[in-house]
Amino acid sequence: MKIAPEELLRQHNLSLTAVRLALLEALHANPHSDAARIFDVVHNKIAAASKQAIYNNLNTLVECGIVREIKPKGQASLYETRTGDNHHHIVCRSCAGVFDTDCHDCAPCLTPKDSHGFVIDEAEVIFWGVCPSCQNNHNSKGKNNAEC
Amino acid sequence: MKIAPEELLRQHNLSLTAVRLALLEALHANPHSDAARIFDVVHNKIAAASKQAIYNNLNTLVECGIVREIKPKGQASLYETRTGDNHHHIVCRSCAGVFDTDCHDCAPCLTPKDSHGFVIDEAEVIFWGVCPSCQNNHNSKGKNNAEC
DNA sequence: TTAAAAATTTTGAATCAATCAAAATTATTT
DNA sequence: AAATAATTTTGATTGATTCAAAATTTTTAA
Repeated sequence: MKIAPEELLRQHNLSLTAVRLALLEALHANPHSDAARIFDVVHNKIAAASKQAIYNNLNTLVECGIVREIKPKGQASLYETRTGDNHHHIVCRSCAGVFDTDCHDCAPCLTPKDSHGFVIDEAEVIFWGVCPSCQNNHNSKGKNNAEC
Repeated sequence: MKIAPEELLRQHNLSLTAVRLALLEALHANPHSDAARIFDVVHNKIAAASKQAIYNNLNTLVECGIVREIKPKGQASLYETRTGDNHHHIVCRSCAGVFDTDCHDCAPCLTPKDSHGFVIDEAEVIFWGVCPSCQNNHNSKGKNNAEC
């Protein structure tokens, strides 16, 4: 987020409310958080803050493009303030940790083999794998292969 | 799905139950369905079928790799029987329709700019855009730009 | 500066998607 | 055919999210 949150909100004709500003600050400090985590952080700062306001604001801010939503399998929706650069994500299959990785190109950075007549505007990429921490845990504890 | 469902289940040491077979058939006929839709189709065939069994089976079949789960934003989890070929998806921002598109390569077909020490095994790609139907609807009804 | 209007928050309820767990039933193995 | 294991059914519950009315806050206009 390169400009002040207040200015960003003004540019989108959104009121500068305490909850909204606290949410943006919380999300800037804790990227890839879900609504419950954001609520916890905001609630520590504003005791009267409600979960409903968090959901309302997340929906509004995503709609405006101020906040980005991602939805990895196995997790609730996650949010981040890093927007506009078409970056991608890496998610650990073991600990569910989420990390950013820059994109090579502008959106859409890829084209489908068959676009089915779609006008494509974005290629959302999630890389799945195992993070260094979980690789170390896995090796030191021996393999726990799920039989299937 | 190139081999018979019965054989596939046997290969994975799974019982051949009526609900399970009906689910696979329903999903083969209706790819990219959510659990509710799958339940509707199965329920038409087996009146006593329960939603719990649908969820249990989906979880089991996804874990075995017989069924694939995708989770586009704004929708519940969707499922499909087309597995093992690392294909990608195109989702319409307007009608939420989901379509397959072949992958250029084997998994992982892409590499992140910075892998953060991860061992990457898959690049999940969702192309977002507007489908031909919704493009036509949009144009004939005039633009409804959301101010934001 | 004050009042009005609009936006947002709070509050409590509800819905949706999915899970939990015990009992019953079905499929497989012996 | 009986025993065992897997699965389904049933009803309850949880987590994630939405709904809606009333209250409060922010912005705008006078």
